[in-house]
Amino acid sequence: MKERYDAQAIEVKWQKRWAEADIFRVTEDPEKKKYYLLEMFPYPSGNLHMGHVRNYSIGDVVARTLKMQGYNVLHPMGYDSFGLPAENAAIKHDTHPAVWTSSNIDNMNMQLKRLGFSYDWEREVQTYRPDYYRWMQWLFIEFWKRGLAYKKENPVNWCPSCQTVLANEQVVDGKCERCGTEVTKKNLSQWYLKITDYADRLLDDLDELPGWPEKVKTMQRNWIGRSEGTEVEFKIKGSDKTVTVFTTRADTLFGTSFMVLSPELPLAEELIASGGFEKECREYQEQVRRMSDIERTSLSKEKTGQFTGWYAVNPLTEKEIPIYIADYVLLGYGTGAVMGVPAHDQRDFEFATKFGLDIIPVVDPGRDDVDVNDLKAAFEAEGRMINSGKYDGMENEAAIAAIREDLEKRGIAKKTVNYKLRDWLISRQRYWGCPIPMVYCEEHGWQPVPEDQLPVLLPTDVEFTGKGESPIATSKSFQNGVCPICGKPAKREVDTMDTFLDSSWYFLRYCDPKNESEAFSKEKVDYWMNVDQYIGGIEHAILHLLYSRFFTKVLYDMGLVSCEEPFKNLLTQGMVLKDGSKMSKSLGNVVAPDEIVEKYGADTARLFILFAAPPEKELEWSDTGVDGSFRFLSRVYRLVYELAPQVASVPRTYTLETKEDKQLAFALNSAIKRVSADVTGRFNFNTAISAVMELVNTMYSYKELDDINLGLLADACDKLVLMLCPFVPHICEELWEGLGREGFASEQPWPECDESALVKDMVLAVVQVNGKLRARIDVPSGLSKEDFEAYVLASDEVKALTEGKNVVKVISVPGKLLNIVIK
RNA sequence: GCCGGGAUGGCGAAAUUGGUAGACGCAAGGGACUUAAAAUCCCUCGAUAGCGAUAUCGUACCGGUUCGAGUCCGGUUCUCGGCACCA
Repeated sequence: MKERYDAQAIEVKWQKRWAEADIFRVTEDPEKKKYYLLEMFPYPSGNLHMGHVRNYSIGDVVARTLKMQGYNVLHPMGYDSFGLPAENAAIKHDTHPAVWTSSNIDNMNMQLKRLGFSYDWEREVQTYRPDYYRWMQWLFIEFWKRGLAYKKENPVNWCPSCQTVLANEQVVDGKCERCGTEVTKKNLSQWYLKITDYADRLLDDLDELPGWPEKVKTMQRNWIGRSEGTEVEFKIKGSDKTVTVFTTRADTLFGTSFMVLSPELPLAEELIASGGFEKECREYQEQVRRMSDIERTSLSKEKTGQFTGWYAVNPLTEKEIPIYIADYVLLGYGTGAVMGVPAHDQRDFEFATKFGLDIIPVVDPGRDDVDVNDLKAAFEAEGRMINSGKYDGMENEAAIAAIREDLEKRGIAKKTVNYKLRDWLISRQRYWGCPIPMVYCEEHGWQPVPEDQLPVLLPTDVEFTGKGESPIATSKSFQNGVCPICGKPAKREVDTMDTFLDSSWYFLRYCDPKNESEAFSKEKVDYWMNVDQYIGGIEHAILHLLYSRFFTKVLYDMGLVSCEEPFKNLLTQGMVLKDGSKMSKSLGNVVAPDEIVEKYGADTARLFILFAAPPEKELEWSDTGVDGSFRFLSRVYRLVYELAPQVASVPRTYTLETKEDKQLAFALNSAIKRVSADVTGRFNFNTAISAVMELVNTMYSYKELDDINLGLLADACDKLVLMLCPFVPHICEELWEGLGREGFASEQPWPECDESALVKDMVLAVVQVNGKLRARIDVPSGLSKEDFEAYVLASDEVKALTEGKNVVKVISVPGKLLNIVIK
């Protein structure tokens, strides 16, 4: 052991020894309790950033602690390595995406190893490798066989900058999630996965996830957007056609004074052509088409619309109501047609006000502050029915069912459920992704590539223009496929899959990463799944986490896995900030992990990041805070360095003699207790570390005493090192060796708390008068309530407080507190 | 607008079940050691008054429950995040 704490030398030394001894390798072991700890795998951008370091440091502490506690811990790492940046880099540097990706992975692997994370590297998964995407393609075909994958022409989100389509989830505020360019619409034939079939289960099973943050569950609920309502069929006057609307407020049917269709609705086309307002309607449609989604959905925009010339008939009142087209009705939701009830829907109110349509109140608020006959805005809350024939006087909520049932009897209504969730568009017009393993035969339509011909490899003879169609289309041979049914030439799909598919099942491949005959063995997956703890950024709250849940449910239905939910517990870590904002190149406030490792060592970087804030919160990077963490580690190093020669060969048996002995034993065991609870229970690493800091402070004072108990001190040193090992493993290995102990600290059993050392002879109790702190006195521990009160009240200090006063009441918590109520 | 978090010293934060508010650390100030500096060690560190023991106030704001509230309840303000013309 050197005198000075040389982090770099120590870290390189122990990383080498861990690798040589291969101590983080795991296999299925039915004898041991398993624990699957997963951190979100990174995109191989080339360099780790502090967010990664935080994510993986949190995971590593938990993984290492549980390993020491005897769990069989699966703690894997890999790379989500398909995606656009590789393709852009390929265009820019005139290289192949695989070359760029592979060298980035090499570099990041080095960085991860340099940080000392306890991964089983034998299980590394890289999604761009054929041995992975082969099974991605196999899974896609399984989805297709079950009718969960289909190709359809639709207006889709198109990013003009990335030159590809985007899933709804990838459009944020009308802009491309990746590059921020405003998204436009394009009519394209694309592949979809039928996630909407799983909407109910994805929603309902959120209740089975108590270990997920409420925030994430709420976001998913909102995204799925389930709403129950009624579909009602309206006759069109002078036509044999009908319009069906969707409403959650069937109770307001009597108040319907107009109807609105989405301008893109096919039925609207037919009506426009023969309604006598064709010119006006065409102009309006054109006006709407020119608007971007952002403009169109802006709430501040005044309502617009155009009368079609047709009238619908209200099935309850037989009243004729005008039919409009207006852009506030969306094509993709419900039936694309809405009944206008201005009195009880704000949007309809605005529309009716603009076009001078009737506002008929049908729900009476029963409140003085709302005059239903002179509404300033729609009244959307509950009340009693009025102006509604035989339903008058009913609670409006009861009227919803009553009206629906009556209309059902007439065969013109039914109960329905609508979702905001849309099917998942997975085609991407890009090269660097998993090829969609389908061929198109003129006679047999879309057919999957036979299983024995998988993987469909990415062609290498392509041009990266970054424009328009998938670069794969430039390959001379790729498109030449064969129909598996008739054997005639068939055209191969040139689009690739959204990379979110790759990451929707990687956690299953980790369980069996080298399997060449299946995507994963059920036996192995059943042993490890589900993931006991998943850790990653909140930015994946919807996309990745929803898709992975969907995949797991489909695989469950296929009988490939036994769990319906992939991630039992979820921890979403906060961002790493510098000077109050997210680290970014444009702001110039990036702190590179490499620099910190070089200057202070990996242990300091890990310690600081875990100590500075609880994991869910944002973490403000502080250079002086990093100094402080380094200082603490130096202090620990010095403590053990100084004590090692004295304690190395001392037996770890002792009895507690002096008051100081007891204090040290108390500090030691309470630290063990707190660290154990904070690390694997609450995930509050900051308080765990502060508990260890207190222990170190106590040990420093103790060692200066004249009369020290070497056995106790030796034991404290051992346990201090073991407790700290999951946080800062390198320095702890060095200290463990310095203390003359055998084996790796990382492989020792977790220290256990000796509860008897936590029992004190005397404890400090506080005395309050009318709730205000007045005195602190030492009392023997373990007194009964009566004895405690008697002891405290008999003390001189307390007597002085009550002297000449009228004591009304005494409340006590034995050993802790006594409150005297005085009048 | 709807939903979900937050608000505690100069700063990051503790307070786990309603029971000593500010643990632990950073910064700052003072001191020891040193020719000097670094490193290290010791002390002070919410506000006000006081030499001091101590007293009063203090967890965004107003009110309530309670012997006792940072914690529970009602209301308000500010703030962060998500969703949003979804009928």
